[in-house]
Amino acid sequence: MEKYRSLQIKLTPQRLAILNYLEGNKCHPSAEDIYKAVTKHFPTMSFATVYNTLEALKNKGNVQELKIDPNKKRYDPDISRHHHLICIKCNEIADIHKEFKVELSEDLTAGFHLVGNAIEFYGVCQSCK
Amino acid sequence: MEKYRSLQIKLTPQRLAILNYLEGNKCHPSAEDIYKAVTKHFPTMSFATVYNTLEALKNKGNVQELKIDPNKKRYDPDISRHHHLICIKCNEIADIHKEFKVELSEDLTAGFHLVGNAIEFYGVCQSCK
DNA sequence: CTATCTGCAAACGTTTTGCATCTGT
DNA sequence: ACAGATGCAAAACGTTTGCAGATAG
Repeated sequence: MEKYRSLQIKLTPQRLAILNYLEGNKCHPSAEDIYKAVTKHFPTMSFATVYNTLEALKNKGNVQELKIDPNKKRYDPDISRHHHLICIKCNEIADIHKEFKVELSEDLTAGFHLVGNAIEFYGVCQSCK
Repeated sequence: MEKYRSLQIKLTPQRLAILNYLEGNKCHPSAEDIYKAVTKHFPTMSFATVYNTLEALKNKGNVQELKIDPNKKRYDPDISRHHHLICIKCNEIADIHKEFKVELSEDLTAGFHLVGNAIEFYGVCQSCK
């Protein structure tokens, strides 16, 4: 409770349950994963609340929305800089905590103002091979 | 016509129209973009055919499905190795034809069998700044 | 007290599917 | 001839929205 004060969002019991589920979570859960997990201990939870909370956390920079799963958005509570490795069969996602030099010279940016980058590695996970 | 023989898929007029639209296309169109463009000259085109054709081309390795647009799948007929730069405001996509060294040591792959990687650069495009 | 959140259900946009008919090879 | 494609409409899926009632601060 105390530790979430800095988020400056209303801390409802539903939100605390979601925050609790996300804390230290390395599974890159989808909205449904979160919904299912939190519903167990909080039967009245609705999808609207899950998405609403994720939106608030995104805006506060506390959760990152991943676009690497073709079927649904996935969410990552680890906001430290890192990359991802995704299984091309089951879409399991693993973290890659390593820094790479991937700089673009001015002439390659097509007039864009660059703000960041992300590297996705593709592979077949242990249980899919 | 001749040049598509090697695809070894049935070349219907609808498919030729789609192939024609995709040829050399640098816009990374969505299924709807393709549908709209091809419908102009081919009024009976259906979405099922667009998706069916894209699926066939994907399987033949002739088109790449991009997952970088959060709202919809985008398709890239350029199958040469390259990366992408995406506008965080309007989702416009530009190609980055440059090679980067992004190798992973065995101990970072979490047991995955690596098969590839892709780098996404984020920025604000010229018309959005 | 009141700005904001919740929960429900309905709406939305994209993609997939079932199926009867048609067509490229 | 026939495997496989088309076109339509309906369904499926993840996500968003509207709104009445509830609640954190």
